[in-house]
Amino acid sequence: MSDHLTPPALFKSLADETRARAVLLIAEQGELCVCELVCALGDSQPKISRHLAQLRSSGLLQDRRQGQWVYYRLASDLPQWVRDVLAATLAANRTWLEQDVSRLANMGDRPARLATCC
Amino acid sequence: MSDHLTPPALFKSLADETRARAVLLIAEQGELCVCELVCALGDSQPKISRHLAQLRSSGLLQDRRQGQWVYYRLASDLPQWVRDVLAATLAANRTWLEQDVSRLANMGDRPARLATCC
DNA sequence: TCAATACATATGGATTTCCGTATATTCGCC
DNA sequence: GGCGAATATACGGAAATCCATATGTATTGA
Repeated sequence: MSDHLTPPALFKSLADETRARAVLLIAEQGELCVCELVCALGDSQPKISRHLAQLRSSGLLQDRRQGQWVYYRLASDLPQWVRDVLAATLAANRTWLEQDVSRLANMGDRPARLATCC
Repeated sequence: MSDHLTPPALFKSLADETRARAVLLIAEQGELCVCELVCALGDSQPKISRHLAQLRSSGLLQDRRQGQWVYYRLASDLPQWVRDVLAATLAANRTWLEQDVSRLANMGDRPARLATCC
C-alpha cells in the first residue's frame, strides 16, 4: 500500500499543520485515539477526523477500533526512510510539539488501552 | 533565516513534485543552475524559476550568480534535521529520481562552474 | 549599441485544499 | 429498542496553489 509513497506524496501528507502535529504526536506516543488528538491539538472533531482519514488513505497511518474508540498508529508497513524522516523531524522539533504533548498529558479521562499482556 | 522552518513549512516546500525533484537533485549534485534543472526536469523555464524562488524564500535554497547563470544549492544555514530528512529521502528514492539524473547527465553544453582551486 | 541568452516576475484563470456546519454511523449501555 | 458518546462523512464556500502565457531584467558578445 505505502509502496507508492513517493516523496511529494509523503510531504503533501505532512504539509498541513494539523496533520504534521498529529503524525508526530502519534509517532511519539505510539498510539492515540481521535478524542485524544482532538484534545491535544485543540481542533474540532470533524477537522481531526478528516485529516486522520486522509493520513490513513495515504498509507501513513492505520487505525484499530476498540469499543467506541478508534486508535491511530503509524502504518506497520511504513518504509524505513519514512520512519527516518519522522524520527529526525520529531527529535529536532520537541519544543514545537510541546504544547500539544502537555495538553495530552493533562487530559482527564483518557480512554484506557487494553493491556497488551492478555 | 531558516530558524522558522517548522515541520509543515518544510514539508509544504517539498509537497510539490517539481520542487521535490529539484531539491533532491540539488542535494545530490551539490549545485545546479536553472537551465540544468529545466533540462533535467523537462519543465518550462518560468515554472522552474517560480519554484526555485519559492524554495529560496522559504530558506531551503540559496542562489549565486555567475555570469549569465544562476546556481542554486542547499542553504548553508540549513538545520541538520532538514539535511537528515533530505538525505534519507534521497537515499531511498534513487530510482524515482533516475530519469532526471540521466537527463541531466546527457545534457549537452552544460555551463562550466569556476574551478574551486583558484 | 544591438541582439541573444539566461533568468525572473506579473497576470488571470483553473484546480485543489481546507474548513465550518450539519448529518450519518457505530458502539456500549439501560 | 432507544439513547448518548465517539467517530465519520457530506456539502457548501473561502482561500491557497499551480500553471501557461506574456513581459521584464541582466549579462554577454558582436
